[in-house]
Amino acid sequence: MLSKKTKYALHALTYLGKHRENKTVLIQDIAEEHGISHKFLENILLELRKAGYLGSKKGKGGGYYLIKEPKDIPLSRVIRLLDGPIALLPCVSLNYYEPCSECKNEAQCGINKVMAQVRDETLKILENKSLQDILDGE
Amino acid sequence: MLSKKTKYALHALTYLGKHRENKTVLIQDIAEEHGISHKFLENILLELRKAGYLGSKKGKGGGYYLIKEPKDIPLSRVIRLLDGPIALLPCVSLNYYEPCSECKNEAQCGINKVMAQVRDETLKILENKSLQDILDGE
DNA sequence: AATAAACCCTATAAAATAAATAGGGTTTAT
DNA sequence: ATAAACCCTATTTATTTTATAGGGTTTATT
Repeated sequence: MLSKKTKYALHALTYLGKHRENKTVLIQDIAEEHGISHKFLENILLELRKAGYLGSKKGKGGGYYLIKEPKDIPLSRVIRLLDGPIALLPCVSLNYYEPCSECKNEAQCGINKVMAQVRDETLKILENKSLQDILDGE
Repeated sequence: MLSKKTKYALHALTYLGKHRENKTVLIQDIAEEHGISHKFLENILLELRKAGYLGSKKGKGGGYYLIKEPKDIPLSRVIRLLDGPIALLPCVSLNYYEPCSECKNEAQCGINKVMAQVRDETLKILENKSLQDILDGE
């Protein structure tokens, strides 16, 4: 399951995607819309900005706005950013690899091989769904 | 990511699958092979037995054994049993449904719709991979 | 120039979950 | 009779997630 962090990030991106005509959107507006803690959401938006999905404007009248096209924000990226690995095991993660302590020989581990296949197929799904698909469903 | 519980379960099933000629296998043997706590593994094997994948024999000379064909033990079942939902959000889980608190209207939530698609496609993958596939890779 | 409203940043606390341990009880081959 | 094995529930510990705290910095407006 996705963490609340990732879920909130998706809600925030969706909200920003739906309000692109506005120059900026306030954290407060998104937080109120979904009943999320202002401060918690603030941290999430900060991460999204650092990752290059959002821009922000400081000072009075400031706020956040999308700087990428919704079709260029795949779910895989958002999930990796907020939740970490998409792979089901650390030993098959492309971006967060770690060996499994209980595994004696990764090279001949059947679980490793199958999970690498699962990872590849799962990635195909998550790379092909973007914020645009979410917006299309609203 | 899968919990250690699920990972250990997969290792145990794999071990049992590789030793089907023996009548029974000791918890201890599996635990030692993978450096897992005996007691922790015991709980996991118990769950697998209750779920109908394993049989056991009490008393001296007892132990555990597979009672299903490896091809009839899909990853999806093992994961659901030990880890819970496969869906990325509670609001699209087939077996563990719960509404999302931050979602005002599930029926017109784009995240919900996309995640339901992701769930369907992910399930296809995990239902089509079984213990047999793991054994084939060893 | 002062002010208020907004984002920016780090650290800490609280809550929930996962992982492991404890301590016996029951069954059965020898 | 006994030892070796599974069976069961509860508790503790560790880790991760979630949330909060407390200010700092920037900038439009007055």
